[in-house]
Amino acid sequence: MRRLPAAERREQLLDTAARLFAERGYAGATTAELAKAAGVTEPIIYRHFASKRDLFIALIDRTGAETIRLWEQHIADAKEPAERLRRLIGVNPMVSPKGRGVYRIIVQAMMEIHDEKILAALDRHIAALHKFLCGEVVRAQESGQVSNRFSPEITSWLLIHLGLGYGVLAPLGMPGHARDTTGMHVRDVVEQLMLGVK
Amino acid sequence: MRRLPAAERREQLLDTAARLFAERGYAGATTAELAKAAGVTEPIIYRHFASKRDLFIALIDRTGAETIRLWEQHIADAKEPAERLRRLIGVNPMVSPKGRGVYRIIVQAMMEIHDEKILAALDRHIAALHKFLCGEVVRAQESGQVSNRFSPEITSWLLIHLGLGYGVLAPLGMPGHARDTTGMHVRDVVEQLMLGVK
DNA sequence: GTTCCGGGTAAGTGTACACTCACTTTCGGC
DNA sequence: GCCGAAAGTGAGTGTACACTTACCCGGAAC
Repeated sequence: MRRLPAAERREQLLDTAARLFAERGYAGATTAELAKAAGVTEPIIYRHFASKRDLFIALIDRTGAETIRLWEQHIADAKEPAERLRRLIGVNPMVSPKGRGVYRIIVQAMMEIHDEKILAALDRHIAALHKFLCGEVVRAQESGQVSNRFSPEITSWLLIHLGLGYGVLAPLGMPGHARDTTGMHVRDVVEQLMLGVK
Repeated sequence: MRRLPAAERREQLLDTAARLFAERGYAGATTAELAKAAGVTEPIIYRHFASKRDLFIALIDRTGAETIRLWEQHIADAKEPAERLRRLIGVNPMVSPKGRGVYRIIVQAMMEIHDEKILAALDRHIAALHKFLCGEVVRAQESGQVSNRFSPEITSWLLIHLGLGYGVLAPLGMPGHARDTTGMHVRDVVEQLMLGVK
């Protein structure tokens, strides 16, 4: 077996666990499967994490932080506030093909909130996400380029609901999901509503 | 033990299972707990359902149908199309305090889509829900009383995403969720957007 | 080459789970 | 009251699961 230094192995365990937890959820992904996916045996998981639950919570924290980081990265070099907001909506990692596979861990975790530590981890993430989005909406509204019809807070809740709702439904793979017969996508609608008439 | 006729017992099993599955999810609610909640022992579950999975799927079907029926009921006697749409948004059983506790079964089921029968049941529900909402949006738009800026299909997807997103997040119980400091609620925003300027 | 630290495995453990089976009890019809 | 059908129980089963333990081994430093 190819050995890895502890930090590398821990990261690899998180990476492989991310995929399995996203697809199967917390209970559905067994420690045997998690170990196999990482190419190790089960005791190695416990070398790095006190329990399966701790691994899951570490992943919630990591995924939450990574989602916001990705989002910030995608909008970083937009010149105009309106463009920046357009990108905020258009490349949302909660729902983008690239990001939502991993973000589903957060969605799966939403089903485990009877566990107080998981609930706490989710609270942290949603609070950080709401704060981030608020900051962006404030910025855009203050520039005068986009509608300030609704407050940044309420707008951010809307964006979060839309992101979560889309993320819940997209994996069903329903034909025509989130589109209409003209090819318009909900993203376009959200963009128009957010950038709306002042 | 007080005996119930088969049809009554089946209904009672579905009722009690609804609460447990909504709270704990499919894997989290054990057959022992389901039986206890119904005041019977485990073999009785198997008298009425071939498996735990079949019970769960029966609940998805029932919950989906009931949600739409409740929705229809709430809007049935609205006089004006605009009022009807306002009610459609305002008393959405996906998110209302009364309905969302049970609707969480649908949300929980969204996490079990690796099971093809559960996936199929969800497909049926979402397709029916989308169809129902489209019908209502068409009706409202044709009356000329509400905006037809966006198609009924795309509008319905938006409403579904918002409902699911809210339903996922509400059980976290975060202070200030879905509101802003003025007390405005996302429901008000959705209403204004849907009834928007023509 | 040797030693030692830390990464890794094979085998196992006790408990929980979905489900079954043999038997009991209830209740309505006669 | 008796009988039979159907509803119900107690005890159990085999398997899966999260986690542990004793031991092994790779690789870097000397």
